Formats: sequence, C-alpha cells, structure tokens
Amino acid sequence: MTCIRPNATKYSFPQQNVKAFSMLDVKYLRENPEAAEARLKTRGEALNLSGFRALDEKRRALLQTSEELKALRNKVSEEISRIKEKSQAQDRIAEMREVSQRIKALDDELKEVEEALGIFLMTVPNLPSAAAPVGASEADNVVVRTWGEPQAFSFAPKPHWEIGEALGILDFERGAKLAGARFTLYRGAGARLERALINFMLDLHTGRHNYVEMLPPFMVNRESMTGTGQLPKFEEDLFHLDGTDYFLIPTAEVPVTNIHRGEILRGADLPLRYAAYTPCFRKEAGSYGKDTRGLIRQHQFNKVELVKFVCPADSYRELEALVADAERVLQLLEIPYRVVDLCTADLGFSAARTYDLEVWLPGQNSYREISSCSSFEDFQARRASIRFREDDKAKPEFVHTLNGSGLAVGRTVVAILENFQQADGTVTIPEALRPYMGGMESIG
RNA sequence: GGAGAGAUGGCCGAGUGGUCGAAGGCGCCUGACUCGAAAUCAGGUGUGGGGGUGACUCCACCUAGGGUUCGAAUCCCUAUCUCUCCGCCA
Repeated sequence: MTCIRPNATKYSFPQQNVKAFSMLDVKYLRENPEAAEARLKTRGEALNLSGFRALDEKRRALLQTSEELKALRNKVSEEISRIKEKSQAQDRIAEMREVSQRIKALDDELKEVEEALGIFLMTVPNLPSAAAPVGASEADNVVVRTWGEPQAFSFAPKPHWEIGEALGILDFERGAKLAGARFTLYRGAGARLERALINFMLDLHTGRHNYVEMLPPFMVNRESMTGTGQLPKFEEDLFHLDGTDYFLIPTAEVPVTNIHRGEILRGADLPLRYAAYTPCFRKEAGSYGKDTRGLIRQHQFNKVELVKFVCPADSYRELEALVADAERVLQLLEIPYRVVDLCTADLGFSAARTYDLEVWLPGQNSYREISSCSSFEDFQARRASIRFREDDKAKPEFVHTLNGSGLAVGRTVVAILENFQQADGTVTIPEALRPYMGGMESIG
C-alpha cells in the first residue's frame, strides 16, 4: 500500500532559481544543437538553434565579466571595512562606486539576455522519445493492440445525444441556456451515472492500483500552468479569471504535478502515484466546427487523472503500467477499445511519448480518444524543478513525470450509452458499475 | 473587507550595516571506542550557475522583486504567503 508521509516525502523545500529554469537541458542544446534540431523536426517543429547559441554565449560572457567585477568589489569592500579611518578609504570607495555602476549595467544586460533565453526555451516543445514512432501526421499513429469486439447491432445504433435526450438524462438545450454552447445539464440517472463513474474509477485506482487520492484546487496560478507546460504558449486555450491571476485547470495534471514543484523528493519514496478527480475547463479555441453535438467536446468536463513521479530508470515501465491501469477501467466496463502509440507529429507540447486509449463508439462508427497517457521524461520536472535524491548523499536529479486519464468521465458516459443501448431505447448498465448505481440494471 | 505580527539552512532557532553561507541545538553522514548497540568524543553535512582535465576556484541565494550603500539576512518600497483580532460567510 502506498501511503503519504508528508514529513518524509517532503525531504526539503529549497529556494529555487525559478528564473533560470530551462525546459530542455541547456547543456544538451549547447552541445548537440544538430541532434536537437533533428529530433524536434520529427514533431514538425522547424527550429533554428543558432539564435539560442548566440544568446547563450553572450550570457556566459556577460556573466564572467560581471562576476569578476563582483569578486573585486567583495575584496576591496572587505579592505575598506578594515580601515578604521574612513577618510583614508575615499579613493577606494569612489572606485568601487564606479565598479558597482558597471556591475549594474552588466547585470541589466544579463537580465535581458536571460529573459530572451527564457522565453525562447519556454516555448520549445519536448524532444520526442527515441521509441516514439516517427510520423508526419495523426495518420502515422500506430495501433498497438485492440481489446474487445465491437458488438453487432440488430438495429441502427444511435449517437449518444439522441439516446440521452430520449431518456431525459442529458439536456443540451438547457445546458446551452445556462452557460452556452458546449455545456450540458445532466439529469436523474445521467447525473448519477457520471457520479458513479467517478467513484468507480477512484475506487479502482486507489484500491487496486495503489494510487493516493488527491482533491486539488480547480484553479491554479501562472507558475503552476508554466510548470506543466500550458503556459506561456497556450494561454488562449485556458479560462482565466478576470481581476486575478488564476486559471481554471484544463486537466488535473496541472495541480497534481505541481504538488511537488520546487521540492526534492526522497528516492525511497518513489514512485509516487496520485489519482485525482477534477472537472476540467477548456476553451477549445480553434475547434469551432468539431464535435458540436453531444458530450464529446465540452468547455467543462469531468476526469479522473493519474499522475506519477518516478525515477528516470523506471520511466517507461511505469508508463506501460499507467496505460494498463487506464485500460483496466474499460475492461471492467466491458467497452471495446484500442491503444494507439502517438507518432512524433501528434505528440503534445510537453510529452516525449504518448499512448492514447480510443473507445469504440457505435453511434459514430469510429474509435474516439478517451484517455491519453504520457511520459514527459524530465521536461516538466525541469520546468517545475521537481527533483529527487537517490540516497541521502546523492546529488539531486530530476524525476520523470507521467500522467494519463483514467478516464475522461463524460466520454465514458458516451461510450456506455452508445455501446449498451438496446433496441427499445433503454441502456443496460455495465455490471461493474451497478453497485455504484444503487443496483440499477438499466436506464429507461 | 479592517487592524496588527511574522517569513533565516532538512527541522528548531540566533543574528538589526562589514571578517555572515550565516552562531547554537536537533537530525543526518564518516571516524574513534564496542563482540555489537546505546551513550560519549572528533570531523563533516545546502542549492544553482560560471571557469578548470583535475585538486580546485569564483559568483549568487537568509520568501520573491525593486531600491539605498564602497558593502545588505540586517535599512527602505512592493508583492506573495502565514498567524492573531474584528467583520462577513459555506
């Protein structure tokens, strides 16, 4: 049983040099610019590192000059302190006044260079894992395995919005009245079904998969959004609360990964596995025509998220286990799905490797994403400064972070309605879920 | 929302302009003693960034960001967070 020992887990909470944080390893970029450019190119990122290298060199030159002057100032200031009669130190004080001014000028310039460097580095996506299939588009994703047989219907299966409306459990019109497009009102057994799924998933992951349940804030600050990679590049996808610096979370990944921002964890405590239910809020900018009907693409939806902090050596074994944990939900619910290995071109900004779970939706005669499980390697750990010490004497190293949906709840409702619909318009409730539905066997 | 107090290393806690990266204690590591352990004694014990093949060396960091000064943990300003009291509230 994994358990949280706050005092043991929180090995230390250092003041971190947040402004110097880098997303990709600066040393790696400095020493292997061609390799980095080539790998980024596989994800469609045409990047020229020459500007970066020029800035990097300028930074080091400025730093050296500034530090030499600081060493001088420290030395002379100490001499001044030893002189009893300050009138005898006037010339040196004047000299140091000038040195200080030069230092100030150098540091101002250095700050500008570091800001430019920071802005550049913050917007460079992660390097794809060497294991990720190289591809040019979504079409090059690789289906790794398929589970379950899409059932043959003796009638034309309906899309979930028709089923839900007919049963009186999904009300899209009133959702739109209350808030707008892409909002839905759940009613009666529909609301119960959503809640049952949340509890079912959390119980499974905490009870059988050894995750610790978390219930984080649903809005976070800018630092947290930057730590996981949503900012600075994707601000237009986020809901921001006017007059504050809070953002509504687009996924529990953000608050849960940032739980350990700025911390040094104990190697013995790894891996840490957290499960969290949260609503998720997304602007869905740029998807105007897509999935306008039904629950597939909402501004607000529920999700149970799995997050792991692991030793780099265990990273990919833990990713496979994470995928298996998410798959288990669909297996218990008896919903056919397939696992897709995303190609380099389809990877998200922060991800190094991603498996998507796609459920079969008979109402749409296609597989649709219901979970996305990724390893970020040390990308988020660098941004958020999350490290661990192998043992008490070891140097801190960056952890690897992983996360995956386990699962998107609204889309699971979609999958249940469409896969378990009956000819008479009712929907059978999967057996595993019935205890969570007060024993109800079917809706309608 | 109003009034006040505070934020120092893994933890506790000193420090109000110079030799302070920071006393002391606790914890931890190494060594001595021991059959072993405890106790005791001695030494050590932060992070990041430059430079050097290396021994090593320099710089920065006392919540964060500015300022004053030859010199700032220490003085000034701002922000954040914590605590106390009042008001309000699930």
